[in-house]
Formats: sequence, C-alpha cells, structure tokens
Amino acid sequence: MSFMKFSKTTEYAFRILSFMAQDETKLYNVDEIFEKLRVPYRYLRKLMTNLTRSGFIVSIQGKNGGYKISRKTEEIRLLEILQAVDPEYLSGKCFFGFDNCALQVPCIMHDQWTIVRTNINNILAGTSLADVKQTKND
Amino acid sequence: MSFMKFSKTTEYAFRILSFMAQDETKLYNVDEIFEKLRVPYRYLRKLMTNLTRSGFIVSIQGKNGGYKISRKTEEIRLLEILQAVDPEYLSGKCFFGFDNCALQVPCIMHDQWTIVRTNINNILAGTSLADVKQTKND
DNA sequence: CATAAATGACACCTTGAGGTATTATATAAT
DNA sequence: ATTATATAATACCTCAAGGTGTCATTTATG
Repeated sequence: MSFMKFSKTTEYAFRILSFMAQDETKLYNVDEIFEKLRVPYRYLRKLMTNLTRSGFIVSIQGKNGGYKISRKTEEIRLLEILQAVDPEYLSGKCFFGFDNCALQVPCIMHDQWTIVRTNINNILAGTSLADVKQTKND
Repeated sequence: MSFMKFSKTTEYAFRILSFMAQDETKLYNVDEIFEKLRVPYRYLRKLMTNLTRSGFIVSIQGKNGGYKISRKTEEIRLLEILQAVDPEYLSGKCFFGFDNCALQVPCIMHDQWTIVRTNINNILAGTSLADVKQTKND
C-alpha cells in the first residue's frame, strides 16, 4: 500500500464519473466506458452496479440500456464519492495510528496532521464532477 | 484501504523509532519495546531486523543484546523512514491514477494535488526523530 | 413471441500486507 | 564449556482488495 494514493476502486470511480459527467444526459453503456477508460471489464461491470446502488448514477436495464449521471454534476462532490467508495476514509485520525490519540492527550503530530487533512477535505469537498469533467482520461 | 493513512508497517516504524529516540544511547531489547508499544510480538521482531537492515538502528546480538538508534536523532527525518519502509511512496503521482499523466497533458487535478503532496513532503522532511521523541505512545 | 442486447447476481480466484511458528546463531555470565 | 538470553532467518498462515467466470434477468424490436 503506498501512502497518499487512493485505492484502485476509488480511482476507477473518479474516472468513470468524471467521464460520464461530460454529457450528463447521455446514457452510457459499459462497453463504451470500457473502451475509453480501460478499467478491467468485469470489475467495471461490478463497479457500475455499486455506483448505481450508491446513487451517483441510474441504470436502465434491457436492450439500449445503460447508465447516466443521476444528479446535476455541480452537486456531486469528489468527497461524497470517496466516502461512498471508501467508507473508512474518516478513520485515519492519528499520524502514528494510536487508537487513543486526542481522547485526552494528542500525539505530537496531531495538530499539524489535522491541518493537512482538513486541507485535503476542503479540496475534495470543493471539487464537483462539473469541475473535473474536462480532464484527460489516460 | 483507507486513504491518508500510513500502512501499519509505517505506523509501527514511526512508533518504534520515536520511542527509541527518547534515549539515543540506550540499548533497547524487543520485549521492552513490545511492552511499551504493543506491536504484535513476532511482527515486531521482524520489523526490528528490517529497520536494522535499513540502517536506522544497530543491533547487538547475544545475551544482553538489543537495538539502539544508529545516528543522531536530529538527522533522521520521518520522510527517510517512510521511503525506506514504503518504497512505493513516490509512485502516487496522479490523482486519478493515470499512468501517462503529466507526460504531455496533466490531469485537471494535477497542480492542486502536487501542492498538497509537496506540503506533506515538507512536513515529513522537516520533522526529525528528535522532534517527535516526546510524543505519547498509546 | 423470440431474440438480441443490455444490466444484475453470485461464486470463485489471485496477490500482497500483516501476522505467526520454528529453528538457527551469537554472546555474556557462570 | 555450558547455559541462558538475546537477535536472525526462513517458511508458513490469514484476510481483504482487486479481478474473473457464469448464469439470470430485463426490455426494445423485428
């Protein structure tokens, strides 16, 4: 595990939703997304179902079916996606991983580390799919 | 895997070396460190050997043996420890995990993300074992 | 209605991080 | 020299993330 790197699943979710945000009315099918993003095909299928369950996209089944973004792209923040895909996101509180940190006495890195995490949180909360939809995707 | 959290091994390394930095001349044995830090015993044994190979501590074998910090605690930076324990640390370049990011065109989060990572790097490079040796350790 | 083209469900495989068990080796003290 | 007490080496176990394979279900359309 390398520090400061999102999980593969998180990266995939960011890529998929950013791509689909390019046309928020369009119905995308899996093959089309696969062609563009090269996420492993069957894993992509599974992820699409998960993102549907999480409410970021809606799925239309049957022939000519597919997926589309469920809400205005300005309203979907990267932080919300991260939290849905990596539910433990908030668990990394202490720099040293101490369970009791900050209950009474904080560790010596506590304040400095809190600032960093707040900073990152602000970036993720301040960035919507509308902001990233024009990113390159390779 | 939760984002913004060091690996267990990294956390353990930080804890062990911070603790041992409290007395940089003392020879600590594994049981003593185990009593204080509660890192799983046999994993701790393995880690001590790795930290010895990495050069942060020196080991004295045989009866009355143990480990002690190998250099001045002001000279050992947290960044150096992280790099030794998590060699892939520098590999997390692109926010979206794109391999080709920034080769020609960077992703849309690239600059913002570089600033965050530089900030963290500066913290880790600017903090030595001497700075953290007084931290609580539970 | 039958078929083709799409998603859904579910079971299984693989790999690396974290953790455990056992035996070997080094050395101080008697 | 022998013994007790340290670390070193090596092989194995476990579990969750990431990835794969197969079959079921839904629905537009001829």
